[in-house]
Amino acid sequence: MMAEVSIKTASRVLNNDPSVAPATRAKVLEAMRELDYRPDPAARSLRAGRDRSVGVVVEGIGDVFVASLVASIESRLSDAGYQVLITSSHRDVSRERAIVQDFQQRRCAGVIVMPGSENSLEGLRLGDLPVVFVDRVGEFPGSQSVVSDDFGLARIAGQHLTSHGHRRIAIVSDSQSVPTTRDRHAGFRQAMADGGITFDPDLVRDDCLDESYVRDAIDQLFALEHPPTALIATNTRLSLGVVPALHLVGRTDTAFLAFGDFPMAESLTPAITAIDHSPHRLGQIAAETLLARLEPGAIDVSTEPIVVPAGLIVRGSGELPPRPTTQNPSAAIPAGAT
Amino acid sequence: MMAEVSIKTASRVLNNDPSVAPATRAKVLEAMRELDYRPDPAARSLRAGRDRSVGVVVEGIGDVFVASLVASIESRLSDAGYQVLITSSHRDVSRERAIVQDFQQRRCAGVIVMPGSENSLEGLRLGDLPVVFVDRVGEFPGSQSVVSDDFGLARIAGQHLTSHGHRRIAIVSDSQSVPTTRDRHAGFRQAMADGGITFDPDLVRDDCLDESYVRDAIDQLFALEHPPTALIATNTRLSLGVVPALHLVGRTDTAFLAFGDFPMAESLTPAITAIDHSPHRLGQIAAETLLARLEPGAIDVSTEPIVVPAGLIVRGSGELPPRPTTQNPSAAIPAGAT
DNA sequence: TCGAGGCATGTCATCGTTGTCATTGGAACA
DNA sequence: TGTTCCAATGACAACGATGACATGCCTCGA
Repeated sequence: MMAEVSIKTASRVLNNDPSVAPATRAKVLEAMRELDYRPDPAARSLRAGRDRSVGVVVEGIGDVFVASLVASIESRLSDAGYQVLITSSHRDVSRERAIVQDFQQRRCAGVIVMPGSENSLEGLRLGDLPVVFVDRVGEFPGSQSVVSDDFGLARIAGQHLTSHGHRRIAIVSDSQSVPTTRDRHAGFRQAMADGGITFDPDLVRDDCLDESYVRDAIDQLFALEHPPTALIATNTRLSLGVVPALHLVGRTDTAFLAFGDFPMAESLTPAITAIDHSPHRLGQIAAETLLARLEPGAIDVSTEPIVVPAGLIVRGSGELPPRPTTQNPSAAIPAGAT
Repeated sequence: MMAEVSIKTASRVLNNDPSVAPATRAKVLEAMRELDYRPDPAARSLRAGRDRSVGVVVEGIGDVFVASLVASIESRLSDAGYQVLITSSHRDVSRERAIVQDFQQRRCAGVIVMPGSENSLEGLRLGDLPVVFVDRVGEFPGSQSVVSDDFGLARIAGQHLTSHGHRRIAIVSDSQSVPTTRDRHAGFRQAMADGGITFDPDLVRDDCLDESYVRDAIDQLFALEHPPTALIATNTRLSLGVVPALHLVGRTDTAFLAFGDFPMAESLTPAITAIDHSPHRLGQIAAETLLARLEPGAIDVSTEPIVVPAGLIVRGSGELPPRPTTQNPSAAIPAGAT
């Protein structure tokens, strides 16, 4: 660096300091190009106390919903010149806290968190680290959440099924300790109330931590004296378990509505009706929201949750009529099929 | 830090320096616990010249195959105490090079790359940065690749179809500039040769950069004078395009074999026969391979590609017989369906 | 012509950690 | 008891960048 022209005025050039003569700046830039010089992020981070990186904490990137969420976050932030650090919490709240703390330690400019529970970061001392929660409402001083209208969408989902004549509707979900899940249950209950349907706890399965639990839940639901004629799954991962389970037990005549669209949904028989709370949009808006907070002048940022619109994609499975009351299992096979 | 007991002997404790008295070590550890002290990664990285982080470069994390590959890499490395930096190249080789260079700049302990082409890193000066290529063979001095037996698996796939009587088999793929794709083409051609089938360039579509190109390719294939009776897609993403396309044009009577398994494959009608080159396993082994190279004593590491075993999952679509020769498009609808 | 003022640039210290070398104190040996 | 030696610890510089401050020079006005 010293070879070409000036000494550590180079720093000023890098930081766009206006007090550098245009000629000098040009010379320095030329020299940097020639030497293929790149500033050292570690040194910069150490001295300046900030780093052009953003930490992202999610449950697990393997999940299709999460993958697409993360993809859009990464794409946006990386275009903005940030290095993206992604770590999975594997649904362990203490791990989630530790990861966020580590991100702060690493001087991340900000973090985007898909929280395991509202108060997962409670009591953490993060200084003025900008925090944006995504897909699930989180609580943290000064933070902002980017979510879907879980209550409203679940209510619409429930109403969609009741409007097709269903009165025994089961809901398959993970634990209600997850805020999003709780809201979806609430919306579902509201829809049932709207339709004058009595709440039946037998039809509520909030014990499906992942798709591997779904098979048993489905079996048990159909073993009930009055089995459901319709099902709702509260997240994409569980839908990916429900569909094969219905096929396996030959009960694809059951109406099914998926929370979260997924690949192949339209090619299945029946094609799957889904609430599309676009992970792509969610991620994009979360990234934008964080970027806005990283702007130098960002002071009066809102902390109100941002609700990203979503819609119902009608494809068939959600519009199946209630199966005629019968105890004959052969009715599971649609008439006309060979 | 100075408050409790000793001064910067703490560094020795952190680095497990044997020349620290057990009693002192205990006191320091206690003090660190009490003060919730955590070493600063930036300072450490700056001074020590290495960082407990690993860079991962993939095409795009949104892809289901990639997501699951990355998930297992992340899981393994993060358990080993490494911070994982994930960046997508979006299939841009120059971007890929820049990302890897940036990783080196950041003093990553090593990188895992899903290369856009064999020689994508050619000429890059990375010092002794350990490089592991995954899913695709890459070339770089001292690197190692963790891949599937693309040639062999594609050959098996082709033979599977010919053994069911097909002689007009189309292959749908992305560009053959991707090494993996090229190998799969080669295996496919070999299978055709094995079966004494003349190569027909009309049946080779290597212009499907992503699923959005598939629809047109399928249309054109079926518009041929002698349309194919069977199809192979060379990657998961394209399969996700082929299946809906076949449903759309009502040609699900076409035999189909997917390279790469995917969710819902078994619930489709027909269920999809697939080569399962487990991304989970691939990722895990790539991570292990890199970790082995990060061991202090790792000198004589092999640079031979590691081939991860995979298998054919028979589900139905790949075993459909050739459609009887007819020009009547209504034959596309299986007899007996309404 | 001289001084004030501002622009352009340089000097120095510093971020938190670790490598190198110096220092201390006590045990072991002659 | 004196000397040697080693184990345990401390002092100091340095990694590469930047913030605070100092300096030099040129312009402009009196």
